[in-house]
Amino acid sequence: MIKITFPDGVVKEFESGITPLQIAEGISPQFKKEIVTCAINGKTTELNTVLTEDATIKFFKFEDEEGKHTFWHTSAHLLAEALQQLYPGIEFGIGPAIENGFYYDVLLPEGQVIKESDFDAINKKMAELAQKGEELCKNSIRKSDALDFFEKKGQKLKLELINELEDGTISTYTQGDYTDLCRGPHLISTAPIKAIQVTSVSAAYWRGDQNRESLTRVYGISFPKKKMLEEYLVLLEEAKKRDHRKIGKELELFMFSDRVGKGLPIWLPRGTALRMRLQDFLSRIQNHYGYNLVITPHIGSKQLYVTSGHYAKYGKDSFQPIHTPDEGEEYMLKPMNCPHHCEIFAHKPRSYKDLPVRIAEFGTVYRYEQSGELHGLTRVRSFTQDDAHIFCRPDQVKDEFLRVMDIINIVFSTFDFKDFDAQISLRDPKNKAKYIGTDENWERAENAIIDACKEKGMKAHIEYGEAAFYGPKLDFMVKDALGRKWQLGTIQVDYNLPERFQLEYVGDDNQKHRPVMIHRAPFGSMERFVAVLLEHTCGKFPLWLAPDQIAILPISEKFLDYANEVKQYFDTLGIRSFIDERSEKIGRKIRDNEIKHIPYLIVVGEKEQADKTVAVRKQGGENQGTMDYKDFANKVKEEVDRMINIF
RNA sequence: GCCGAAAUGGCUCAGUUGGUAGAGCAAUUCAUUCGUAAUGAAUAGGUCCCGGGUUCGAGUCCCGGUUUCGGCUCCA
Repeated sequence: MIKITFPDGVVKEFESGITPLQIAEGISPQFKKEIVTCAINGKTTELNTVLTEDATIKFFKFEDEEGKHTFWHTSAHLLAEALQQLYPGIEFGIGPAIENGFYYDVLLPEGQVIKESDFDAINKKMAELAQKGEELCKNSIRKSDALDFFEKKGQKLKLELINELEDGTISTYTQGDYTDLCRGPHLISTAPIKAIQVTSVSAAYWRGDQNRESLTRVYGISFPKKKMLEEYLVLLEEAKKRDHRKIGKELELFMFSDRVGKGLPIWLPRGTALRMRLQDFLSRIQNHYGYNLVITPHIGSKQLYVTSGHYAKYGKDSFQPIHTPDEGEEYMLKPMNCPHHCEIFAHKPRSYKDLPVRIAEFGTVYRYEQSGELHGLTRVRSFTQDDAHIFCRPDQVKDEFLRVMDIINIVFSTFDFKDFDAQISLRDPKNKAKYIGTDENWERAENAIIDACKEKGMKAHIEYGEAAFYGPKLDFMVKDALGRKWQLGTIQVDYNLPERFQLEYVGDDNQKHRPVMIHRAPFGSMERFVAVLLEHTCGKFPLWLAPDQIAILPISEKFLDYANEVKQYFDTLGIRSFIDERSEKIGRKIRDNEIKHIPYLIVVGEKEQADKTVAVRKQGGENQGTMDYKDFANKVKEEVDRMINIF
């Protein structure tokens, strides 16, 4: 007999040799149906694992993270099995579960491609195989046998993977006539996969390396119930409605023009108003925190970027230098503001008493992004950073860093970005040549960030190799409507640029010292921030931010004068309102797309004119009743001021 | 840059095997004195992304390019 401990602490005895599936069956047949995988002693494994010793057990349903992962991983094998039958000679790379579904990277036989029009055939084959309910059999094999087996199968990519594995840790899973190198865990059969389909196909480099084979990545999703697949597809459709590109078009916030050039956003009047309001908001905070605004040119001498090291690092992959007609001068479109700000610091002697010097700029920069990278407002070739550089003494670094974190905190909580991910981006320890600066400087900078996060109780995960080439970063990632992560806020500690620019201040010892530089941008860029904000709010802005705060709808032209009287009062208070000129027209109902994004609608008619009131309706349709228009205006003003005057 | 897909009035889209370009919404005009996403009628609006080719004839078929979309790679 063995003792099995359940998650609630209950211990039960079973015959040695029992499987988790049998244990589940004992709990209830329904439960047995719902579970997809389990963890024995904290390690996820198959439901048919034979238990011969005391252990703890935990079951997972599809709804659990572990359950989904296993379910989708097995689905990837099912996809591979289908592809193997449909495309003889196909080679397999890797096929993992991902956040939503799974994919398999494959190398198709020469001359073959998978197109969207082929999806149906693949879906059919997968459904057919799933219906058979083939069992997945695990085999632990020796490395030499594994090499032999996949060699015979002509799976060169798998051989490469096996060669990197240690003998004794290698296992394969087989269902039907498909065998895959895999660590598992898996479902014990493909039967629970009731709904499965290919969602998209793309190119992917083998092992993520641009210089290696280009594979075909086939994405798919699967569920234990057909209805769940339908619901998932509906959810995707819903998410598309929140796409910032769609909302931006509807609200006329920004546009792109092929003639102006790809990736070059053009801000329309309403979008500009929104952006200026955001800048104003941040400027207020920055003013409070002791920043000074500056403006620097959009181009800079090539020499500037040679000095900063940016030229050596990115020169070839930038917009190329601009040449003057006569003197042979070379200028570059500015890809970042830091070098300009370094020059501002350097333009006069600085005393330790002057520090920290905080230089801020809403600086527009131009970066050559690969054409396939461009994406709405989130990835563009010209964008405006809410940039600032803090030059401080080494003993001030931590404090300054914490103050920047405070600003980012204020920004994120103001816009209700709760679901963000803090990422500490450090050097790739294996490839130090990619970065400038001494080991000592890097270590100091990296420790400063890690310490600051600890102090703030900020839960951050560390990514190696994601640092900027001049220093480590703390990045704040926020998801868009489709769950794609975008970096917004960023803080970077930099000991290197001050050295390259020979920046100095005079210390209390009357000696020259090198300042430390902190780069930071709470929004990241105005473009990306607006994009993410649009997707989070669905374009329904908070009152203080809304491009138009109130729409005034006279029920007929007789009440136009009264509407104007009301609007004038709003104007004197600085409330952004407009009279919908169409509503005055007989029979015209308010149905414009733009109306739905306005926080307040007010209707004026005979009764209202007589009483000097307005009928108020809030965004979303909630009626607020009728009230004196001056009272209403003052209430709105109060609400807006409360927000704006935090600083 | 790589793989796949798409491009048709201001917007959202239809357009069957190649045979004179359509709808709804928006716009303009007229009528309707009306209460919060849809009054009625009429009018105007298109180089079917661009350039070649096949054809008696191309929105539709072929070739090249541009832009956009989904991913990959990249992201100072």
